[in-house]
Amino acid sequence: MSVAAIKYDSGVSRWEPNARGRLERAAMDLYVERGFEQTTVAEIASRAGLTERTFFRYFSDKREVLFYGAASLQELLVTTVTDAPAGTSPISAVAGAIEIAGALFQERRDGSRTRQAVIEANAELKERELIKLAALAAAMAEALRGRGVKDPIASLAAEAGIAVLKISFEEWVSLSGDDDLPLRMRAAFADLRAVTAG
Amino acid sequence: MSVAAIKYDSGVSRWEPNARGRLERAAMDLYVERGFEQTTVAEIASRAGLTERTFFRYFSDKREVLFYGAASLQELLVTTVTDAPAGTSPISAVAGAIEIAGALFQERRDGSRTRQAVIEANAELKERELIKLAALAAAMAEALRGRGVKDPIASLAAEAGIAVLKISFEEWVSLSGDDDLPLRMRAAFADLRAVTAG
DNA sequence: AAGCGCGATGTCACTCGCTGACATCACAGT
DNA sequence: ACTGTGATGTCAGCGAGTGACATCGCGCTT
Repeated sequence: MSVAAIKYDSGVSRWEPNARGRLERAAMDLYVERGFEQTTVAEIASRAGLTERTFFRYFSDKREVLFYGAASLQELLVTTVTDAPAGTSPISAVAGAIEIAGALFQERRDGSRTRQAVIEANAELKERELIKLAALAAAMAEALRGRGVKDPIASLAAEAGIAVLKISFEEWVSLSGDDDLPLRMRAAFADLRAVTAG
Repeated sequence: MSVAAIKYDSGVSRWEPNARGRLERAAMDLYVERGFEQTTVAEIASRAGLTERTFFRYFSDKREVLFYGAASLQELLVTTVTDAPAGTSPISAVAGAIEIAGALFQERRDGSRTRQAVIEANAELKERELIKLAALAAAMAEALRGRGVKDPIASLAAEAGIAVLKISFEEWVSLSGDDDLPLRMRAAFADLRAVTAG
């Protein structure tokens, strides 16, 4: 039971609130402090005042805790693509979505960077990140199809967008200054056009 | 000890030869028969006449057995990019490499398809595949840099190539006929040019 | 106000992937 | 014959992840 169940004389409810948030935070802290592999789920749970079993009720596995935000990002991308003005070309719709995502990352600059450092340091986490990116691409492709774009155009546009996101984000993360990510993405789309024209 | 150590009166050596190959085959068979998750490493090893411990001496994990060929594929792509005639554009060098890879898959059409069916059926395997593809992209980008191509051009060209590979391969696999994969890839590169121009 | 169902959490036992340490033993070279 | 080596086996153990069942405040019903 322990910390999470501390009861005050006043009418505090049975459990300390925000179990998921506590787990997320404990995990991030430990992953940063000692690395992903060197952290056990039991340690995370204990730091959050919960048990291992409860951790797995909130997160399907030890990696997922770092990717909890991916769902809302995907939703954002899909909505942006879907809501692009009629007549917008597939690549422009995708580019718009990707640049908005870029702005989001930029708002949480420090968070994005430490998070990325944790991921880069571990192969399992890189795998998980790649499948999340692939899911984003698939979702955007689906959104394009919803706009009447045929395959393979839809898939290609979506994958191109994700490639730009990946590459721009990597560069941006490695920079120490406060480089503008959406701008960098816009430039990358232009570069991509030039590259494919080669 | 068991099957692997059968000794014939003639001077056969201590161990049945080709342990790695036997493990690979046993694993593939079981993954196809019963699925990846439903197969334990102990079963694979036992079918190959070896022990679990030995499996892990040949393959770093249960998934890797399906991706053993990735190293030589990567080598092929890198060599092809590197050896492209001077003056070849980055995207053309990449396209050449990707189409050669496509020809390779086509040679082993049935094998490619059953293998892909196994991978598609399991999320962990998809993750592993994605990281292998990312490694291919990184290697091609590096090869381009070796030709004097600067980033982000090199990375973008490489990622574009992998996107084409992924999408074309997916379509090709889903087709029942004997569609020409390299040709489909060439078309996808053309589509990509049109898409990015949008 | 007593009773009751529910939901969040805990406890326990278990499987399986994976690893380190050490043993075995045919074969090759001396 | 002697010995070193490489491929394999044996064993013990950790940690991720899961299923089944127990606990117990809270809030609704009556």
